[in-house]
Amino acid sequence: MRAFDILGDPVRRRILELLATGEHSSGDVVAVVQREFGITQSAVSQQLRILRDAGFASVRADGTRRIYAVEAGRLREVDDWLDRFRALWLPRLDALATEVARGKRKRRHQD
Amino acid sequence: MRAFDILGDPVRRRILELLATGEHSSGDVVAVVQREFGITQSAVSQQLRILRDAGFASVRADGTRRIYAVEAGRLREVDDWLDRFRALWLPRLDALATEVARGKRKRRHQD
DNA sequence: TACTAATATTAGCTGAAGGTAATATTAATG
DNA sequence: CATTAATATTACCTTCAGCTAATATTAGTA
Repeated sequence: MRAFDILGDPVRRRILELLATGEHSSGDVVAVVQREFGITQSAVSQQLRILRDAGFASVRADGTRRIYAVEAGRLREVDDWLDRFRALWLPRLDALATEVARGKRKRRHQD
Repeated sequence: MRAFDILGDPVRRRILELLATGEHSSGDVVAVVQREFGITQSAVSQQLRILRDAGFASVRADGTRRIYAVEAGRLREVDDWLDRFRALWLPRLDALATEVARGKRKRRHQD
């Protein structure tokens, strides 16, 4: 669950929240984060890189712009990790029902 | 989502995984974590305190022992935060269906 | 009541995460 | 092709989270 190491930073989480609403250019992300956290373009760019390297985001070039999008994989890891706790607030649902309900395809350990 | 700040540490995550399987004494937790991470009793005790203070765990005394249990609330926050991404891997489920399926009672912002 | 067992707390140290400032890179544009 | 716009990278600095070592606390026990 290295995924949580990445999510343990408010700037990175905010970036992901933003990307959850759709693709955004680096500039867009910088603008929002800069307004809310008051950090430099450099710092935001570094966080974007971390998200890329960790597989939480992907980039595509559009001229001189970089368009970022969120990637599902690592976030599903987090979702899966939570499974072990869900019995705490879904006590009546059995495991299979929960999986079906959540539309989860049965995945092997780390796919 | 301060919850993620707490989860952004492997020792704390491991402790929660352990507590997910049921109550454990401080000593039990120390034994496991010590074996796996090679840190001192002091360090583990400090992490247990952080989990307590943050509302991820609760304690009850049993003689000289402290029995820890996981608390659902903060973990649900994480689960809720993930909602915005679930469309990425559950594209066909509409919002209501997802909620019903996951058995989630409609909660107000931060209850 | 002295001793031990279980756990928590405190003080101090250290590495690494995340920041800034400056600079490099790359593509569009006149 | 020189310039500008958008973004990334690098080097360096600083803060603080998490560690250890030592000690305090509290309950059971001989």
